Amino acid sequence: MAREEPVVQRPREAIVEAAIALFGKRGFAGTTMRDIASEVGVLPGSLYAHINSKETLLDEIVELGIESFLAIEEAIPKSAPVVERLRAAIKAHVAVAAENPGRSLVVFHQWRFLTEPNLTRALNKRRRYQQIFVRLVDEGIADGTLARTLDSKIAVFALLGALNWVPEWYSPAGHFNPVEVGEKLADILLEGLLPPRSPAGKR
Amino acid sequence: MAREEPVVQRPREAIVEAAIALFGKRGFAGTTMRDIASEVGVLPGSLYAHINSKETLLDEIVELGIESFLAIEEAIPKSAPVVERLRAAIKAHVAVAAENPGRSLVVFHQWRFLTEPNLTRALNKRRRYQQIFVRLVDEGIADGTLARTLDSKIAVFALLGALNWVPEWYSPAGHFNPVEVGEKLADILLEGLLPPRSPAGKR
DNA sequence: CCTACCGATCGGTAGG
DNA sequence: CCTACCGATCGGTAGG
Repeated sequence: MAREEPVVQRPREAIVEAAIALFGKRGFAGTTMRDIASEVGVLPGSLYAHINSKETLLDEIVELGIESFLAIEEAIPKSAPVVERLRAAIKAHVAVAAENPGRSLVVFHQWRFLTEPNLTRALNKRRRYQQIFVRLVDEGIADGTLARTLDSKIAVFALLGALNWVPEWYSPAGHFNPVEVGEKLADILLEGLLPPRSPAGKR
Repeated sequence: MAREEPVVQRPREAIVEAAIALFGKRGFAGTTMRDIASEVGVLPGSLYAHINSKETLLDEIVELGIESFLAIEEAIPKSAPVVERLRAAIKAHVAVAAENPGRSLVVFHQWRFLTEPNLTRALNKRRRYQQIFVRLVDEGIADGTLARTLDSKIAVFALLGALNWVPEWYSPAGHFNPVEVGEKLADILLEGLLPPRSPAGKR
């Protein structure tokens, strides 16, 4: 009985959600605290009862956002073949990106507006994330389950480029759900656009 | 004798070059006219002797930038097989993106800050550009030279994602020149990361 | 969470 | 291209 009615959203969450959407659409520098306030439905000064500054708001979004991508490691089966692990990583990445396209756009592009020491911290997490894919590709090249002719850096850039583009076009209202998109992207990246070259091979 | 000494750069060009670099690095909203002026070495008000407004500056950069991508059509051999045309398109795109990474970043991300009617005009050109790739992929699926199982929209998004990511990482000081990067990306996108599956096939 | 406000900075201009 | 400036808007704060 002492419990309150459950509110739809706590004010701080509403601010963060509005900031994610606006930073994603208009960028950090293109969004004003007044934009955020009017989206939330309060006056600009009132925001500062819940947050410290515009940049700490960005930092929180970017940092937690990258961490939600780093969490894909848990979706990678530990002792499966490289190709299977890579496929799982791609699908998990697409799931995160498609589940929250706005936040992903902020993670991929707005980190530039962080200042030190937040910038370095974010860049380090970003590097750790890339390393997940670099290690997988290197391992696959070494054991022959990926093409020997690959340059692993360029391969990872191609891979992450295709994956990081997802929030620019994915719509939950579209033909495919995130799982289907992940599978199709994994197929394209692993097998390429060309048809199967194996003689009468099943696929 | 009436000819002037050739100046290093005409003032308007210097302004546009500075704007490209700054819009690319810090975004349109994150760049001030004062930033551009100090990069060029004049006082802020002096810029307006050469340009009309911040937005017309952006519009010129975006519009001419997209047109330099549309010009890749001339690099596509008219009656070659689809796969060969697609490979030529990829290589030409990478050449444009790597030759001018700053401008490409503006083209890919800063068009959002255009207002009407510039925005619609830019979006139309962008759509025309995507259509080049959509038509190639559709044709390849239809004639069986690309995988029958492809969804052409997702395939093009994957393709353009990998290509549009190039200006984020390409450095002229790196291991590869633009031509090599184009070839490697074309290989990865067409043939995938997996090794060739044809039995003892030459490659 | 609002009222009322601050100093700094913004894009842009008039006149030379 | 500079001097000198404008009104608007910015992120943020004091005090309630």
